[in-house]
This record gives sequence, structure tokens and C-alpha cells, in this order.
Amino acid sequence: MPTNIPTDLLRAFVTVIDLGGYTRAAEALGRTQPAISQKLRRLEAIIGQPLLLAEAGQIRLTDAARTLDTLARQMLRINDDIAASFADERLSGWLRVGVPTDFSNAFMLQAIADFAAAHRGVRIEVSSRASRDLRTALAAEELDMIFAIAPEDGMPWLVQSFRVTPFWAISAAVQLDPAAPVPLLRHPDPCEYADRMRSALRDAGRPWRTLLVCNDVEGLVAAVRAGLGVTALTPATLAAGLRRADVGDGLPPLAPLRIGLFYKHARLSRAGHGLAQSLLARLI
Amino acid sequence: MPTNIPTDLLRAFVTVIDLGGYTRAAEALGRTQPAISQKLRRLEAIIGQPLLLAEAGQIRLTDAARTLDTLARQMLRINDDIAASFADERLSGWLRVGVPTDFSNAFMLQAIADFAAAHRGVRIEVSSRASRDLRTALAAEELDMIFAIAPEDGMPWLVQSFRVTPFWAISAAVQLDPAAPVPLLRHPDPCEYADRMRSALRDAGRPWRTLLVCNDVEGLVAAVRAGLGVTALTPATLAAGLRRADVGDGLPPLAPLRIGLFYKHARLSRAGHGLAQSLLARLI
DNA sequence: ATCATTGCATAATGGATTCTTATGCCATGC
DNA sequence: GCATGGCATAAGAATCCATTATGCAATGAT
Repeated sequence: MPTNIPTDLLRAFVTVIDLGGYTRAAEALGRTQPAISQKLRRLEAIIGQPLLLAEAGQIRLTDAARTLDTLARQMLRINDDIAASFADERLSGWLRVGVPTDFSNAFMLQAIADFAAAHRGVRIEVSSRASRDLRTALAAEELDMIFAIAPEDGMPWLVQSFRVTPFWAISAAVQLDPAAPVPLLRHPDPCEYADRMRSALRDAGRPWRTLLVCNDVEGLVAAVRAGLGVTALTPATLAAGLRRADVGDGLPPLAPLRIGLFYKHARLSRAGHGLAQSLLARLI
Repeated sequence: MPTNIPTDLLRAFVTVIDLGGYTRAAEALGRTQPAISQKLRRLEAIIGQPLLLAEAGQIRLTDAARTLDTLARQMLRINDDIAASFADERLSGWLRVGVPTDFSNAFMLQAIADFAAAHRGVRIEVSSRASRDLRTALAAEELDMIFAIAPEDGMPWLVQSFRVTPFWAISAAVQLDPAAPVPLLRHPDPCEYADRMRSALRDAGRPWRTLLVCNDVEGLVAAVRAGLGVTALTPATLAAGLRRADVGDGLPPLAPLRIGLFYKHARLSRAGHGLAQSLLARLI
């Protein structure tokens, strides 16, 4: 007989974190402040460890709380999926979505566009920046929902993550000279893909030369297609005229990275949950 | 303010399905039969639709119930993950795990072996069969937990699924003759990979010839390495001496398939949940 | 330094929820 | 025709949970 963790306790937990206080969480959830206090206490009793430390007007998370935070958000996402599956209401609202520059590709935009087409009442504003800027923007509530690279050691507001393995892309018409340094085309630093290309080459003892630094993926793809050099792409960004390159071309495999969906449950509208569900269904 | 779906209602729901009756579910959950009845009624009130129809000693699921079943199991899996995260107990027991023949590769076995090494009290018996046989075995409770190909139209006991995109593998030393029929190495029918290879070739108007039919992946890989022909592999099964082949080699892309983890919540021990969690963390 | 303010904890009460016991109903099978 | 197994329903009892009222600690302003 497994332990059932009441959903409303988890909801209270993440709401307190999202809104930074018991009193504000109580307002948002339509309860009084002592009710939230008791919910947190009951949750701590179930978990068997303290979770939130009230400290100088700030909420501090224990280690257990950080672990629970990620899992609780996953569980609430499914809860909201269930609710949405049977609600059958017209979604509407205004959503500010952030995607990393190196992932703002046709695939993601297509998925968002499809959702927007299916829910005409939802206005979506997509903003494309570096992952770390996206996380700052989510914290500051300038964005409602972001996809960003997820640090392996965890980070607040992570709802779901999935692995993406980048690979080398080269023009279909070109063979790499194994004697010459690898001609690298990449995004400007800081960039997870650039990091992975360099560390893979470094580990393999293969020299390289950066030939082009370009902000958007389309530019890199065009340059690769023109035969200028190689870059790291993902299955979603591999375009016509390009092929994967691998050990056969003298290029070492690239380490996988982890993309995460982040949002604050207490801040996201039903339309936001709908979009999250729709995107994750296509991504996983 | 979103709807919180009480975890215990979902637990009752899947337990009734898993054990095929209210009375048996009541025993398993340590409640009386009317308590389970009422839980189900409350869940139906939240969902807004009838879920289970008692019919001739059998439980029949409505369409809504089938939808809910998958999501409820996902939510309970996370619930049990949370419980396991803070329980910190020695796992022990006996687990019968099923993996599809075309997925019983080193990667999966390694992951299972790692878990077994970390939890010495758990004895694991891995059984490798065709996906459809695995599902029958799960239904008959000859297996506790299976990975199997998930039909797109849903199927009972699906807890989590993820996409796998197969690709063509060819010996690194060989070029395919574009004029000749594609030399196919494959598993015996029924096989999802074989289906995908044939339908991709058929759609592309490319003729093929089956050169070898072999039950296990290792045999196919050896044959591909020897230069006999091509087969469909996944990232986890791609071995040394092999390379991906793609449109550049005259081979059309293969359709992705969906692998699912299936188990009956009411039947799976804590050790089983631990293994599920451990495997999914490495797969997603 | 003092006092008001903000924010969480705690106690006690009332109400709502949910379990149990008791019982009824409807199949199926002998 | 009657017993049996299995779910539904009703009513009482126990539990759970939210509220009001109040206390306490920390912060910040005068």
C-alpha cells in the first residue's frame, strides 16, 4: 500500500514557492493563511523532513524541498492535463513563451503555431534568447513559460525535461579533410552546443578553427550547406542538403544535453497548461 | 484555480482496473468495498463522466476511463517516485521484467544490471519476447513490468511512453549500390522495425530483398558489419564498425515508433517502482 | 530605542468530508 | 428456486480540514 500524496498539498507547496510567501499563496488559492501553513505542515509530515524555512521575509528551500519541487511540478502537470482533458473549454489568453536561440527552430515554432491555430483565442508571443536569459526572465515574470537548457544539478521551476543528442552536420557534397583542423561554425558564447563541440574535439585530440560565429541557426545551416564547415545540430534542425557526420568523418560524438520546460504553476493560465501539454506531447 | 484531483481517487481507479473488481481493490487498499464505490463516484463527479460500468462480473471501461487510465498511471508513477525519494529503504523482492526482442540490447540490460547492483536485495528476471506477447504476459500476470511498443491508439496499463526514431545502419566500409534492390536484414515478422523499413522503401518506390532474418539484434549487427546488407537500428543499438545511412545513400527516413513502459500499479512492488524510475531517468 | 507592520505559527471550534456498518438489489450458477 | 458474489445506497460515526482568534518574531520607520 503506497503512500498517496494529496495533490492539494503539492499545489500549496509550489504556489508558496512561486509567489514567495504563505499569505500570497493563500490569496491565490482562495484559502486563509493558516490553511496553507497546515497544508505545508501536513506535507512535511508525509515527507518526513522540513521543507520551507521562513527566513527574513524570504522563503528558503531545504534540499528535500528542491527535490520535491521538480517532482511536484511534474505531478501537477499531469493533474492539469487530466483536468484539461475533460474540461473541454475554449482556451484564451495571452502567453509569453521563451525558447532558446539554438532551439527556436522551425519544429518548435510549427508546434506553437499549430496550437495557436487550434485555439484562436490564445495570443502567443515567442521570445528567443539565450537559455540563461530565459531563466532570469521567467524568475522576473517577464515570461510565462520557457524552454531552456536544464542544468544537470537541477533548477527551480523545472516541470519536465528530455534529452537531446546533438550531432555534427556537414554539407552532403563535402568530405572533411582529416589532416586539417576542423572548420567550426557556431553560435556566440555562451552556447551549450559550442561547448560540446569544443570539448568533444579536445577530448579526441583533434584541433579546430572557428570559421564563423552566427546568432541564428538558419545562418549556420546556410553556411554548412555552402560547405564552409561543420556545426552541431539536432534532429529537429537538420535541413536538406546536410548530412550527419560521425566517427567515420573523424568527428567524435557529442555529449547529449537536457532541454527543460519551466514554468511557475501559480502563474500559468489554463491556456499555458494547454500549450505545455501540446508541446510536450510532440517532443517526448 | 485549477482542479486538484485527489491522488487516492486515482489510486482506487487503477486498482479496480488492475484487480478487476471493487471488492478486490478494497482489500488491496485496506478499505471496505463501499469506500471504493464512493471514491469512484467522486472521481466520476470530478471528471464529469461515467468511468466504470459493472457488467456481468466484469468491469468495462468507458472511453473517458481509457483516457484517464493512462494519465492516472503517469500521475501515480510520479507520486510513487516522490514517496520513494524520501523513503530511503532497502529495496528487495523478485521482479519479472519483459523487454521486446528488438530492444533487449546492451543499453537496457546495462541499466537493469546497474539497478540490480545498487539494490542487492532485488532479484530481476528479464524475459525477452515480441511486444505483443509481452502485453499478453502482463495481462496474465506472468510479468510484473514490461517495455513494449505502444500502439498509437492507446492501450491499458501504459504508464509512460517515449519516441524512438530508428535509422538505417550499414557497415562503415560499404557503399550501397543505388541500382540494386536494398539488401535487407531484419527480425522475423511481426516486427515494427521490419514494417517501417518495408513501408519506407515502398513509399520511396525502392525495391528490396530480404537477405537475412534473425531473432536477436546482435546477429543482425554482426551481419551488417560483415557487409551483408542494411537494417534498422536505434541510437542505443548502433555499434562500432557501423554507420548511419540516410537519404545520401538512397535510403528513405524511417518513421518513429513509440516505446512504452507498462505495469499494473496494484501489482507492482516498491522495488518495481524503483526500477521503473531508474530506467525512465536514463531513457528520457 | 520604540512601535507599527508584515508574515508565519498555533489553538480551538465548527463544518464538511469520508469512512464504516447495515442492508438492498441484481445478476449468475447450481 | 435459492444461494452466492458483487456493487449500490443509506445513515451514523469518526476524521479531517478550514476558519477565526491570537501569539510571536523580524523588519523598518520615526
